[in-house]
Amino acid sequence: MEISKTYEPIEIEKKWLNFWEEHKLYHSEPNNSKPFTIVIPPPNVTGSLHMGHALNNLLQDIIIRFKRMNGFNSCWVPGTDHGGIATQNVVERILKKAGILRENIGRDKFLEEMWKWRKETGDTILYQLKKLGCSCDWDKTSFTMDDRRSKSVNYAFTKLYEKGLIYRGERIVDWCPRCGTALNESEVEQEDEKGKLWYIKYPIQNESDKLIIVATTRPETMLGDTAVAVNPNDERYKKFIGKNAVLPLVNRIIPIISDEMVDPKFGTGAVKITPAHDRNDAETARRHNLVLIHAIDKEAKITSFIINDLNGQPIKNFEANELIGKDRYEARKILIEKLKEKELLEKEENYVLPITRCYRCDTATEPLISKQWFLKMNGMAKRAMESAKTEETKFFPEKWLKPYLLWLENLKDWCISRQIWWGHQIPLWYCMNCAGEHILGTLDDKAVSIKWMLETLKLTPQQIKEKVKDYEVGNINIDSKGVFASEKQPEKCPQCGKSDFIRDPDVLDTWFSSALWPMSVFGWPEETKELKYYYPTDVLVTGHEILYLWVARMIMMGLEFRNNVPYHDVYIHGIVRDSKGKKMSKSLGNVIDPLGIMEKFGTDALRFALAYQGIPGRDMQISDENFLMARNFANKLWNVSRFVMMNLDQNAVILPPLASLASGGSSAKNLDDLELTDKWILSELNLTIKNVTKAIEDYNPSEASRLLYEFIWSKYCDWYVEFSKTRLYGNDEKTKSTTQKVHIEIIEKILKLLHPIMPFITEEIFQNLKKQSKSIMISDYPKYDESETDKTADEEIREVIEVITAIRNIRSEMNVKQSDLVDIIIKISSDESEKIINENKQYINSLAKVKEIKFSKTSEKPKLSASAIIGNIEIFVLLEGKIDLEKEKKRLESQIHKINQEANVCAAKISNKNFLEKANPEEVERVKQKLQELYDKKKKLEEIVKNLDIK
RNA sequence: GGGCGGUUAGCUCAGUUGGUUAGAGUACUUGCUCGACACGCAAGGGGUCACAGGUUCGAAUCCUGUACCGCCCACCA
Repeated sequence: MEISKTYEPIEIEKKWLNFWEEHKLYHSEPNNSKPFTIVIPPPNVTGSLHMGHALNNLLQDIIIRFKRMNGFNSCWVPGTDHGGIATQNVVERILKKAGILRENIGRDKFLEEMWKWRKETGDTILYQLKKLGCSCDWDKTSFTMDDRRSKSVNYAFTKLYEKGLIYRGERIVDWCPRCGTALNESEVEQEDEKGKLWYIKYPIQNESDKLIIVATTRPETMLGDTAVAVNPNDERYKKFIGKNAVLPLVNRIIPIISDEMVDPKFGTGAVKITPAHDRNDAETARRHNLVLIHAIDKEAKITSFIINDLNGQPIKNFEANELIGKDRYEARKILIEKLKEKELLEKEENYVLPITRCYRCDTATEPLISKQWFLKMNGMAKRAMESAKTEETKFFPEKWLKPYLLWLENLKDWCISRQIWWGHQIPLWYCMNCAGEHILGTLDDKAVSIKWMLETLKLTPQQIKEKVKDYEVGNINIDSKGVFASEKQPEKCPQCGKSDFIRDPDVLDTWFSSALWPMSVFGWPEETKELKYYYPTDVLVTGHEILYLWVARMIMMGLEFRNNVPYHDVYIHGIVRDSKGKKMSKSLGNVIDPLGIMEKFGTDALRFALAYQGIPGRDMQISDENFLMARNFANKLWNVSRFVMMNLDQNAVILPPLASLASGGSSAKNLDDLELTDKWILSELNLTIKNVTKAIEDYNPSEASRLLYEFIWSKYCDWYVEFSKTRLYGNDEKTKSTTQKVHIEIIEKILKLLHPIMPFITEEIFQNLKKQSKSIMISDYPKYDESETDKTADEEIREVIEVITAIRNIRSEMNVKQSDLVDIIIKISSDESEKIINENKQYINSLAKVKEIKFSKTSEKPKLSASAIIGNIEIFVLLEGKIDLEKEKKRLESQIHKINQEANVCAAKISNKNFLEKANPEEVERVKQKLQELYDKKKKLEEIVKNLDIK
């Protein structure tokens, strides 16, 4: 045999990757069999695959391969996601290093760069998925921004717009000053940080001796204050309600109002109200019809708007001039100094406050009022909740249902517009004629409209389009007049018939297209045959971090557009963490690169390690130890199959049994000369089939992996293979042939069971064994057969194994050389046991290095021997000249000690009246029997020890 | 502030409806190159199952509380 002693994965993986692809074994077409469909959570084209992706895709591949082998028309649709802000940031950063700024090259040029990037990284990611062994149908590869998917997006947007579900609103949004865009609540991260609470004195108008003190964590926002609020029941401040305060440094006159929202116990019980920069304050302002003043702009700098009073008129005694144009934090410092100078700062305290940061660039966000497009969520959320409650969608593990429902219940309208360039540009058009009067935004600090640009600036419609597109003109601020959604570039304005349009420059939230993904990959909204056949899909496999961002929205869109959920099962797995429990991230520098692992340990080892750690409902920590264990396991499998192949007579034995086994049915069980070890291992295999199948169906890859590891290593390799050697190396051709057949059956079924988890090594061994071109990938998964379970064999083999282990133990304890054979005498009180031991003598001889076994009926104890007791079997290992009697005595006494401890526990139970009365009878019987056994064993051991003393 | 999860051998983790002596890998000790495998074989040592109560004949497992760790959600300035 020229097969290497260790498994060398690299070449083998390459070979089968090509083979599978050449034969299009991944490909699926609608046909008459039952489909099983998974749509990939498309990885962002931000970079290369990380361990989280590896896990996510591995789990999908396990299911897909498993189902394929179980006769389903398995289809796994791959693809990538454009990734919105995340991807744009990456490219911006790279361009910046080359000295290129997005603003300078303009939208079109920048997008060209983006597409170049996406081509490269998209290809890399797909290549990496292939390397991982993912059996996706690559012919169906999609991208969220390709033509087909863009059509779906435009269609969906237009339909939702026409239904009146999309509206433009003015809301406080978290604005990232670095990325220059609004962020969704799910795109920000909150963290508690050490800060300060400043107590600032606001003088009361016309009562210069009186003050109202407010506490704030963000003093710079006071520049935009338009009120001070107190609780209506707060006795301290009742006298001030209705009066005015003078905003320090700005000298704006602002009203003192009362509102239930104010907590009298916090701070001073008086709150400054900054409606343009705080969610709460915006609400309060709405209730009290307060004016809002922008104090901070989109770059987080202090604006000039603060010079206006509540009526929009310039303030006369304005003292804060130098703050205008300063960064928010710098302004804060100056402000505090100035307040100190004027003795308007009462005090400052240390305080821990929540800071909201952009999840991509980590910049502290600025709450800003801005115009955004929103999708109404109320109705859609209700339907999604219904579908979850009626189990149209089931969550695995179930614990995710509750948070999911809770999230839907509190769902606010979805802000779907983003002020970036990379994404689906919103398919809304503004007629330059009809919408001409409306304010488009600001240009050089002036409010501008289309009409103004046409007439005053004398710009051409084309120039205006460019200015809007590149965001030279700020937020579009048009109301419904002259606005319409259209899937394609409109030809004529339905209102005036003219054909000069500006397209809304915003793009859609990246999750908008993701939400349509399970439908769009099959060509929706067209009723394609794929859509009819594969949709709804079967299961969505994803990490819990995007349960809300993505899963919930897909379900809502599915219900909205097709009246059904896009999948019936949602399988939520854990997040991969490093060995310290931290989430892997590039910035922390704790990422383990799956490609590196694949090279070092092999792809199958990576897969097995991840599957092994993939415990439902838990995040997982992963380290080199896991990969090492998996690599060793792969090697074990490799070698045991080498062993089997080395022991086959190539032409005589291998082909006939394999031909019959190929159908998937068992033939070994029908052989007429099966003996105990065969029956036992076949029964164990059968049980493993049952449990592994159940584990995979229950989305428990960890359980499946553990079961296979245990069976293959601890049962098959450690015991059956060793048992079988005496027969394979013997001269009896019949028994030899039987053993070979059993081995072939076991190994073939092991390979199939393991294939979904370890596709490469199993294919390699399978093909070596079979020498046929048919792939294991499309072979039949082993089926559990109840008739093959053999409990008797299991009990009987245990006796043999225990005897062997006991003798080995004695040999080891007594330092008997490996090469020395020993004689043993066995005393058995039961004929049945004697028969079993007698029939399996050869195994005891070979595995425990025994020269001769004698059976004895006398009560006499052989001198100079070490002993062990297994149930009703007494074993005496004859060790003349090798035994240390003192040591033997100690060994036996420590055994007696252990038995005593255990017996005490049992005896206590038996003497407990309550136990006898209340425990179930089977348990009582078990304990009684157990106690009897312990006493018997103890008695025998004590006798032996006594004999030792006599010597 | 609310919700969820975790705490089991030195380390990383399993442990199904409460019921054998709480398991595995790794690390450790000892002995093995004997015809699959030293990425191996054999034998061993190692745990008050975070803590405190409770339910029960019986608790790692169920309940309550506490501590620490982690995650998610929330408008307390």
